[in-house]
Amino acid sequence: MSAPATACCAPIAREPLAEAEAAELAVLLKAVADPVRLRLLSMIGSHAGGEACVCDLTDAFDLTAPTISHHLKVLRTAGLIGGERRGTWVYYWIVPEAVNRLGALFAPLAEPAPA
Amino acid sequence: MSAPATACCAPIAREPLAEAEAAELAVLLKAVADPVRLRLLSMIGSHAGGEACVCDLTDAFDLTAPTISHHLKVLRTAGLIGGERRGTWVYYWIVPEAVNRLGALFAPLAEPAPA
DNA sequence: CTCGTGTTTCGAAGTTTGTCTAAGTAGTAC
DNA sequence: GTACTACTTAGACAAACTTCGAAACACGAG
Repeated sequence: MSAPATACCAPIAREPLAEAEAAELAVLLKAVADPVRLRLLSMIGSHAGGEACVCDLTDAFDLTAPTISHHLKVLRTAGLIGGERRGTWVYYWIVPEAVNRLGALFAPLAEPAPA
Repeated sequence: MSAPATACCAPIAREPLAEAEAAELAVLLKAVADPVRLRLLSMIGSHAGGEACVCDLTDAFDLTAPTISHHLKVLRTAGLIGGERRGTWVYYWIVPEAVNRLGALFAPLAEPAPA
């Protein structure tokens, strides 16, 4: 296939990324570049009310609670999720700004003109 | 700000990711979760004609040629870029499909209604 | 206060990743 | 053919990451 000029849309493919910005984005990307964290993020975001209790998340994996806690900490440190203790349980929610920043990196600026 | 329901748009925050799909996406994400590879991808995509010679890329980093070659291989194995030898030089180009897939993961489905 | 449950922190394997040096392959020029 | 340039592969090593078990911390119930 030739398909020459479709790569011109995503911001990452429009101008070279500065070294500092690349390093900053890499931290964010590294946080989601893990199957467990990707699913955690997805489960938190899709949970009713936009919040999920750690107890719900732990049950969905074959991993120990400390491991889940570690992954949640990575996501929170990266700024992708926020968390708060409310009584007995700890609840986490997604930080839309951070997710949108990743989307803006790769998303085509113009939609591909659907039917 | 309370801003409760802004996280409902990105596909990743709409329904839980299946385990297999998460693993597949993690491979793609891990490929871009590195400052060097992020910049390589950006430099290739923004290069005139959509193609970049390895010689151009190598000069932009303080890394040895084998290291750059290694990163390019990771990107190509992940399907994010394609490459071809043409005479003396090797040229690389972006595979828009793969980049768009990442964008679709995080991008809000509806635009945030700008001013 | 003491107990039980939920969550995080600490310390320690085993594995993966990023980088290098050295050597190998592909092509041009003479 | 030989010499030179461009790029990749192979092997090795340090750093970082994932995971675990054990212990510590936080909170509500009795």
